[in-house]
Amino acid sequence: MVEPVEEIDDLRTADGRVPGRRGRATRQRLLECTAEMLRTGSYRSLKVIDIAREAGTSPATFYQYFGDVEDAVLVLAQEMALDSERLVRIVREGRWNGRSGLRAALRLTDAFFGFWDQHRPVIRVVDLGAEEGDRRLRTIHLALLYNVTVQLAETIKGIQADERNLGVDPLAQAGMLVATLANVAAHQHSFEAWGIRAADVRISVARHVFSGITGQRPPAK
Amino acid sequence: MVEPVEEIDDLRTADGRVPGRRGRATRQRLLECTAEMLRTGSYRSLKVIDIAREAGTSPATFYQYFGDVEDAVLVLAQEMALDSERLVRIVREGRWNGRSGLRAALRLTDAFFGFWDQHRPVIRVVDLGAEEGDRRLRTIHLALLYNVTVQLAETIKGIQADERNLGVDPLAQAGMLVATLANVAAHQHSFEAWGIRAADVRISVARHVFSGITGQRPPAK
DNA sequence: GGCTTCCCTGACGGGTCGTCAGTTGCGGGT
DNA sequence: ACCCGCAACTGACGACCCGTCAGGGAAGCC
Repeated sequence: MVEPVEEIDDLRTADGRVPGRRGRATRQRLLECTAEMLRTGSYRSLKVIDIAREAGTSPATFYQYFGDVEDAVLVLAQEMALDSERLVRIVREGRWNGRSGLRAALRLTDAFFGFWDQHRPVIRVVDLGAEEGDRRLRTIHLALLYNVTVQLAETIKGIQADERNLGVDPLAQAGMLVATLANVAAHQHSFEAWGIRAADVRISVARHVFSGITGQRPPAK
Repeated sequence: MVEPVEEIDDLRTADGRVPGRRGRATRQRLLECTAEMLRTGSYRSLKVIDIAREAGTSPATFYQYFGDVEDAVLVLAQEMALDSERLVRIVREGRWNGRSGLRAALRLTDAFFGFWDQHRPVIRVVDLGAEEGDRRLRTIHLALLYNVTVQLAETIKGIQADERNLGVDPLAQAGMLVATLANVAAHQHSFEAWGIRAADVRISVARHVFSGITGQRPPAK
């Protein structure tokens, strides 16, 4: 748990008030509408006036709770980042040696696929923003996969001590594996457009993860 | 070579003219400025008025050559996609067995890193647009890595016949390897922010690519 | 110079942005 | 029941960008 995503327990409106129940509800509704519009429309064309209309309120209200559209998206991104903890848990609790290792790899692969399916619209905006140099989004982008990478590196280190030296830096190895998981999860659809079946990719990735962690060739099945 | 990126040899301006030398030069300047602003600023805040100012012309001129900002970006994306041929060449011309295989994997890894370094701003917009469902960008996104994936699958198939059955679908395997290469190339910077040295990642990826293609554990060094 | 073709732009109606000052709604006190 | 005070919302406004004309310059040709 490094780089904690900045907590914002004491909400303040634009004019310094502490919002009450009604205010927080409105804010929440605006967030949900933002997420919804991000799911159905393009980030570039996301306007505060649209969000406000969708939420049945006026643009001025939006500005009470968020400085701009990016701010609202940032909050969504923070919420998503918290959820990434579940990926860490799967790595930590998995048994990675022998045949059960391949099962653990499959579980991890599935978890990545699920996480991406759930958060895809927000993730892609975080990716873009991080690449573009937005400091806040970059922090989130970092936190998003850092913990699972570190946990994976720990696991690799343990296995290395047990069995054999892989001749690579565990953290780099973990980083690469996470990069694979993330990108494959992100691009399932491209794969299917290429005529590659999801099930096949899933196997390839899991085997890859398995041997990346253990240094062994995966079991036949 | 599938899904050829739509060629646009006969340029037309908004009012149906075929642009002459001066016109094409202006158009080109607008494209370059678009690329530049994409490099230095955010996609979301990219306005035609900024591009026009940067190019020393008026917004109305921009609209003579492009329907909107997305159109201009699309052209940049098409140009980039053409350049991806060089990745295919490296796969096709590499010798993938034995020790020279690892060298080929390193060359391929480096080529991906280089390609991303060069085209990063455009790639990230293509990624976003493709995810968001923009048909034109999705086509480019597809074409971008499809050819190298197919070539890689061919290579894998050849090696499988020679040596052993890997128990995976070659195309899925190739897709995963390309996903790894692409995502690692995209996120070098994240890695360095995590304290992972680029050189270490490079090795991890190349070894991974090697064993993904050959089904063998990589040579010690 | 005069003409044609190509190229560019000023200006405009329409829309969003972000910010006020001011209105409405809501709960608590008496 | 009434009022009060604050929380919550909004209409309206100047600023700016959008996308589109009709009209004015520049380049080439005779």
